[in-house]
Amino acid sequence: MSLLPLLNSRFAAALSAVGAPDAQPLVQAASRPEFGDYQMNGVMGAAKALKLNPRELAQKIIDAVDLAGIASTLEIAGPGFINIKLDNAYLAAYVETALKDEHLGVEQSPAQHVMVEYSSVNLAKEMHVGHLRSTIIGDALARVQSFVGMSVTRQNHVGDWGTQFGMLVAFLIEEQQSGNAELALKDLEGFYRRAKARFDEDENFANTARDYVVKLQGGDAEVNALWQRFVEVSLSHCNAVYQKLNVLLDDGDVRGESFYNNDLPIIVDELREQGLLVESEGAQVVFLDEFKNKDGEPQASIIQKKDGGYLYATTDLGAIRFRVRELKIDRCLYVVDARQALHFQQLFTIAKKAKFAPENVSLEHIAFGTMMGEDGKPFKTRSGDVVKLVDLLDEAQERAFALVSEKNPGLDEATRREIANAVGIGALKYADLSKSRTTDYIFNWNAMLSFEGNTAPYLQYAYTRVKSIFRKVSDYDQNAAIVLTEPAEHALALELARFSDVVHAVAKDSQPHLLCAYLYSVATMFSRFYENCPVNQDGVTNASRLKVCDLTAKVLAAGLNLLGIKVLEAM
RNA sequence: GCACCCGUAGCUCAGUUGGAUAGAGUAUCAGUUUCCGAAACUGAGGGUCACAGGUUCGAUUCCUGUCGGGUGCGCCA
Repeated sequence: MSLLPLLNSRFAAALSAVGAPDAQPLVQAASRPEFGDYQMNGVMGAAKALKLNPRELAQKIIDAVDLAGIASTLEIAGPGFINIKLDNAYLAAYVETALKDEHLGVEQSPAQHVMVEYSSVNLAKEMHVGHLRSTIIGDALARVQSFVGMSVTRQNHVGDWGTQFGMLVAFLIEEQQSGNAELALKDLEGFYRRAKARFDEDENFANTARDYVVKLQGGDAEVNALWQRFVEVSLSHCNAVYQKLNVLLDDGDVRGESFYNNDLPIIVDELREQGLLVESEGAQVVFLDEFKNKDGEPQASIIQKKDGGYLYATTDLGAIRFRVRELKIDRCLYVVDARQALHFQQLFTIAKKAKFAPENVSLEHIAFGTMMGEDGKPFKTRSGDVVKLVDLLDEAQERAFALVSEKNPGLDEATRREIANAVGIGALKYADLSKSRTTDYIFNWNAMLSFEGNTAPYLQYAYTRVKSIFRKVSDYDQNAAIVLTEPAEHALALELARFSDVVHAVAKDSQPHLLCAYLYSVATMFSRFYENCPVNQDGVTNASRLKVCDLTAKVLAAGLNLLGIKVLEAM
């Protein structure tokens, strides 16, 4: 069992035994190392409820709690904290067990069907930096959910529908007629810009574009084929980015807005049948008392425009309905910019009221802040343009290549490229994932690639140091008992044993930065261990320590893999 | 106008359901290599947790107000 649930359950039993069955144990990792490994904070609250002296109650709990073989010391401190030091033999056994476990000790949850909606690009344009956070946060969360035993569906809810696609198809026809179509599609961004320019300046073209939207939605074969062609090209651009980013999304995860097109009239009907829909200023809307507009009146969510068209709220409702009824999801994580918070609050409220999703299905907006430039304003090029994502990734790899070449000029170029690609992308992703996602953060090339501090390169380096120990060892006794004696060994083993708790916290709260902080701590503990506890020296191998190293390498690799970051055998 | 997010060391950021003396990294300064990778490690200085009240054994955390920053609020997605 994971450490935290184990300690909490043992203390809960002890609290019951001393007459405080309703009190929470409130066990947490010790806030300071000198307090031990864990601390139990629940005594003060329980003592207050029972009108007892907290330190006396703490002593009773220590007498009652069954932590034989788990804790070596339990001490009362301050107003009534109980400080817990885990037994070295227990930690040694934990490491032993985790080493043999494919999940490295991470407890498996009862399988639920979890959907993670992320990336969700607009296929009309090329991916830009605005898509980075959703793509990498969502990917990490999907990996974490899988790792704790969930059945996971990744969903790339791409924008492949709406008025702009009529414009793009119309322009594609023009380009085909002049024989430039394939070439033009290679630069999707330019294609969009030129199509938009045509749309704005030429009334005839604009009318054609509008006409094509109608034909597209009406199922016209020729227009649909052109649309399909455009979507394929755009998705191939995305897939190239996903591969470079080491993100697991592929074509099988794509279910675009167009997929729900035929359901939209049904959504309107069902909302109307349930008495939720009202006509207002010609549009079909749902009024929600929970939300007020700027006049203090109930906020309207528009479901159908007065011209009969639908909006993205309608599509999102259709998606919820489909996911619940057809895909049987239990939980859906929407990894989307924080600026859409209100939209999701309204969406989820309507979905529950309309019974598109029952109460026990969890719909969660996993909001994130904006990536800022060093001036504290949204990240742009020097000239103020939006940065294409592929350009950002290329720059990360180029910068990493320059650094690797500086550090290791002796390596051949292909090797340096391979290292640089993993380091550059890893640094970029880690810099993002290691911040708490809800707030804006400032993007800084030097900080993320500095190879010092809480960065991906530091973690990747720590991994290569562990692996290099094994390269020095030809053979060792894999059945040797693990014996922990030094403080640095204890600290490292304790950190390794916390893996399960941390991964579960990330799965529950969708906060990848907790995993980053944890891995950084593992790497730090390993470095201290490495300085103080020789593993393989003067031809003598310490098999016990080597096994601790083995788990360290496995946890670092697994943890970084959950973040979508590659490890290297050498760098 | 209303709603949501935010304000913590020079800078970048943590701080888990309220817990002990508010922590990391970076930068600065000072150390460590006949020793498994120094892309490392050790140490030092650095704080009115925006401000003012309140709740309580205890508040960076919860509540109220003020100031400051960001975002959103009916026919785009």
